[in-house]
Amino acid sequence: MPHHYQKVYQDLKSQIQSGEYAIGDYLPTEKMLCEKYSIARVTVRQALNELVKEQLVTRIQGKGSVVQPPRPTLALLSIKGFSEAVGKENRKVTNIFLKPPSVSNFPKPFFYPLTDAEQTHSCLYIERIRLTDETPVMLEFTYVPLDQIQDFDRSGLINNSLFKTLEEKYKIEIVGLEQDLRALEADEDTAFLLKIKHQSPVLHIYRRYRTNVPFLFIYSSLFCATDKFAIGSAW
Amino acid sequence: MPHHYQKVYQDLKSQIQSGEYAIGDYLPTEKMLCEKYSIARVTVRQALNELVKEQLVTRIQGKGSVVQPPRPTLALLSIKGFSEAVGKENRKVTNIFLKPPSVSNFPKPFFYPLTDAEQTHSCLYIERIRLTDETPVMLEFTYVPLDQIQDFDRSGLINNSLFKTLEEKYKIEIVGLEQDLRALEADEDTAFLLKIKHQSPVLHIYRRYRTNVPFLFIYSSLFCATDKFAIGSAW
DNA sequence: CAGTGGTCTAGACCACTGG
DNA sequence: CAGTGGTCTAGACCACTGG
Repeated sequence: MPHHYQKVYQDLKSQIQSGEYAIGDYLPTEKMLCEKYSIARVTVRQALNELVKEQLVTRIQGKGSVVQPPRPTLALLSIKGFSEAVGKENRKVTNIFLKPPSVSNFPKPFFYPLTDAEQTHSCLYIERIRLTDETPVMLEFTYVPLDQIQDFDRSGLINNSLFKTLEEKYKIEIVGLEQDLRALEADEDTAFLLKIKHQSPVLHIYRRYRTNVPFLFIYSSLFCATDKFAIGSAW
Repeated sequence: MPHHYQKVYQDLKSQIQSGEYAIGDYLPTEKMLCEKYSIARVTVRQALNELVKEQLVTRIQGKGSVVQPPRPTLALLSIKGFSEAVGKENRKVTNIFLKPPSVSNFPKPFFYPLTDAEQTHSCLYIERIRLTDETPVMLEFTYVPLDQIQDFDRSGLINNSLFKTLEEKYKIEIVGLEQDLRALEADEDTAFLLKIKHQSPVLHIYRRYRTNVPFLFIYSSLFCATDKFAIGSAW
């Protein structure tokens, strides 16, 4: 913890998360924090602004810094039983790869417009089924452009998670998402893999994830059986 | 423009947006900006940090401040023709109210768990159809709890937009979203209103919007005909 | 009115990047 | 090495909230 503002930030954050300051409570004033830590006010403000950025705290001029109710963690895809609706835990999900991740070119035409760099380089292609309680709920086709990622190690995904692998090995994080949604009748292959009736409704999603690397996007096409579970997303 | 940092922020922002500084360009150094505006470095940094917060700029220690590629504007619901995929303009949408907005109680059971305050107070209820090019694409049922909103003026929504009305009249802004998605077969009423075949697939979405007011949520239930258009969302 | 956070000054030392 | 942004000090005046 090399910096003063980080110390103040961490202290306040853990006090909030432990409930020492409850939702709606006022944090100590800037002046009190200056005195407690023997630091300048600018430094205290730097710590408080971090908390504001994380939406843990709102500052009100003339009054003080108020602890905010927690915002839901970012969930891009969660699987919920109908009775759970929201707020409850999501279901555990198992992944089955239909075939090992492979390196190929982007198919043409592709469902999102691609940059020249993406088109002329290869991509990592992943086909998998996600199951919950042994019920298949999602068929997922994912494309990771390799023009900006050197030496992608196909040998394994950490925890079977592409996003965790990208984060830990390459420091690539998801920072945003565009998606296009529609309801379709399941074709024969999809119905077979998802173990639902031919022509029953399936949720289809095209996704383009933005990352912290400029111009690096990750693309997915998803087919979801929503007869037993709903698909959740949040930000 | 009362504050120095706002002046610097606005100047840089418009220079970026006009293309004076292109993506990947370096902005003037903090020192240069201090001299140009005759202000302290802390003030220049405040301006630059605003740009970082908006993801227009990334700062690199030892190098400078780099202009970032624009991120897509937040779109909670957009309607896209299939050929457009993404990146193109969204379709113009018309609203038709099935009946005038009314004040009532929340139905029981409700599709999200409600707080006591919400349950014991009334809510504004809105039923509308959204059309694009005279084709109905979405049936929307929206519930706005009134326990924290005083004197809601039912007389009219600004531009027919609930969100714009909340923002301009009550300074309530949407800051987040949870949603649950599924594909269903259209029942008779829904099929009739959306002008689609009975039992054809429809996209159904439950939504809970978070606002900048703690514990004030806005709820929607949406039925979307996705045979001609896809439903987009982004953050 | 006293107390709060918001803006600002004019410096300082440091860590990092590139030549 | 000179130049960059990151952290920090010890003040100042201001706008806003509530009693």
